[in-house]
Amino acid sequence: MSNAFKALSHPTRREILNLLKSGPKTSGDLTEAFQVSWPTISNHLNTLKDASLVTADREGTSIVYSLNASVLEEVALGLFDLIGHAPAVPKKKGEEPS
Amino acid sequence: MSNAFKALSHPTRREILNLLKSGPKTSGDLTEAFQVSWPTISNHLNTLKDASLVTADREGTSIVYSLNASVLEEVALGLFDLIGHAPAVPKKKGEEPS
DNA sequence: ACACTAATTAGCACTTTTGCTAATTAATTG
DNA sequence: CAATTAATTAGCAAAAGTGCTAATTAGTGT
Repeated sequence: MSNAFKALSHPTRREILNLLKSGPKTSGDLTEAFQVSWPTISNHLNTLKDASLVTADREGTSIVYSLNASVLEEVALGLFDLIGHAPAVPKKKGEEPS
Repeated sequence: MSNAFKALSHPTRREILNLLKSGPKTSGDLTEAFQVSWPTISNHLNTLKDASLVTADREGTSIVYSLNASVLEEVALGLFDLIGHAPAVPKKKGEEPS
């Protein structure tokens, strides 16, 4: 669903996605990276989950959150569709143009 | 600026961008496509302009709004960066994969 | 069953966003 | 310069979003 954009509209949520890029994490792990309370992070994670941008899996006593790459890709492709063309085909990492 | 995401978070604003895809339009033109008042559209256009997603140019008695492709591309690339890879490299137009 | 750890849900205050009507600005034309 | 057309800005009410503390759920081990 396209409330993915709404989910992406908050800096903290984008940063959460960025942190999940390096691997799945619990809400406790993530809370340490921010200056807000645990319930607030939990709430953001819920928003991200509703937008299918992350998945949640219980693992024993913890709940582990992971990035849902396919939906992010979908959203990004939607933006490219908006401008009617594919991106300038990046290579591998950070090769910035002169 | 990354409040582009905030600007993209409203359905009407995304639809405005979609309409601008087929060419520049005035706020009057755009208002006809929606069930909201002209000032409301004007307000949305202002949000899009603040986020640099559109440009506004006065043309005589009218003000013409156009898509700012480069910023949209930037945002889309940012999303791809989040998932760590480039898109599946589309060709030219609508060649959907089998 | 009880305690402990991990995390969510509930309820509330505060801020931001949205969309309306009314008023205003700006360019054009008689 | 008054009238007309195009559009914005102002001001307000209603709705949604944010983030807190307190309370609750859920698993694990004793």
